[in-house]
Amino acid sequence: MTEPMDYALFKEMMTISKEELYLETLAENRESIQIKKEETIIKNLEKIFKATLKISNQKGFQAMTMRELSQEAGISLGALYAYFKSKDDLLGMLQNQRRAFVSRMLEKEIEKQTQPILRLRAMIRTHLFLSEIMQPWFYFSFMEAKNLGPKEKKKAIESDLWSGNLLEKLLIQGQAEKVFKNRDTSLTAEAIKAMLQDWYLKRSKFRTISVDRYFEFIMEVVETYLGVAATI
Amino acid sequence: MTEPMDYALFKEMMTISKEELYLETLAENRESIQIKKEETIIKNLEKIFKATLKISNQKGFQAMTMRELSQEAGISLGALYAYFKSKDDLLGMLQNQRRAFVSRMLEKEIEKQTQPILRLRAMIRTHLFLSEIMQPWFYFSFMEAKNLGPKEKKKAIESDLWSGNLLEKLLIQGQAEKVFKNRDTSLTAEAIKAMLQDWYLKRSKFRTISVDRYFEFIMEVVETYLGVAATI
DNA sequence: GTCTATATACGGATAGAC
DNA sequence: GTCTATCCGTATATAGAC
Repeated sequence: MTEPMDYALFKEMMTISKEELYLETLAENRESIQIKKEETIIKNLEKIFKATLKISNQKGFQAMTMRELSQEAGISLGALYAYFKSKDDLLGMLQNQRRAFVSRMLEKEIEKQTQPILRLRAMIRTHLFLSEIMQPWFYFSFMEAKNLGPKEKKKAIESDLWSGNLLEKLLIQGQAEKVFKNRDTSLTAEAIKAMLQDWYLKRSKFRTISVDRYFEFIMEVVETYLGVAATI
Repeated sequence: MTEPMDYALFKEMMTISKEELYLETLAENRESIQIKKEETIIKNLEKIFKATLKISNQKGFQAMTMRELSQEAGISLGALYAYFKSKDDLLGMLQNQRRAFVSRMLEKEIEKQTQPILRLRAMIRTHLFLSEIMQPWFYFSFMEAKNLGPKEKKKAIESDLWSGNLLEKLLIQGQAEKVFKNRDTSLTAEAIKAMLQDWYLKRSKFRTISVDRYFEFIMEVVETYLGVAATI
């Protein structure tokens, strides 16, 4: 039983870890948040982040006004500023929270496997499933990458490079062990990332396809190209 | 000699058709442009469009101020408004011009071929080469799609659907003629578009790869997946 | 045809009442 | 802890001189 994991199972696993998300954000920004009661903070931060993603994904983060955000989140303009110092600060908090969560999950899931093909599958599957659960953020993150301040932009690029290199390392490892056919690893890794990206960038186009099905499709393309016999 | 076309040749072919671009835009917007001398209009529209793409691709169209644009284009703020009625109007002119050009080129190149595999190659190659020549606009168009007004947005979606359906039709045709292996045509078309998109969205990552090489890579992935022997 | 100066509006952020 | 009212900067767009 090497691969019992489907999306339903993965999702269940994640909902448990979801609570820690806001506790971590709270701890990191405790001094800049003017509210005392932690329960209130978590409840409202969640509303604020959700509203930010909703509006920004419709019209862009820059175009979103604080007045719109206050209305959508159901918190007055003045009260919003008790949770963050500035609009850019809000962006930073959101990005830090989600990025940390994603890379932690990727690392954890890959470490469970040792064989190249299984590690590759774990990486692709985890990325895809995470992007399904957190689709609005993945979309947002891609679209707003160039609008970030210098510090945030640097972190975003590093994080992207990290996962890109990891993918390529898995391909190189597989070739070294003669499991994968010799192909340009850099281009192959980029093609995989392109297909993963497509899932969250064009979510509405995939209405009739399940994530599990899309995962199998990516693996079919990749394994055919790498000359690997299907593993299931 | 079924396929002599490489990027250098394609580029040369395009520079000829480039002049008509601005003549067409001029004709369509003649009444809203307050300048008389046509030579001046074309020269300045080109400067304005170029500057718009440059700034917008760094920080987003919304975030670009008219003052920045005037400085980058070397035209004063007041003078800019002699060429268009509003910032949104400028966006509309730019989008109409480029979109019309792209779909015309795609259609023209595909019509030259009749065999499924050659039509597929023509479509992929033309799209890729166009996105190389007009990379700033392809990037801009993708990133700003959601910021367009309702009319512009509708046109953008239609144009995207059109090329997506065309690609799928080619795949279906190839399967019907038993040239391509049976695969999910909708997902396969989407994967091809994802790889094409990656080229212009992540242009800086492909510094060391030529367009011609990337074209061969895409075809290699696609032809392997569709079970077609390489044609060259 | 192009410039500078300005009218007008709107957005981010804060003050202070409740 | 949350609200309303407001300050202040900056953006689009225009008016009118050259």
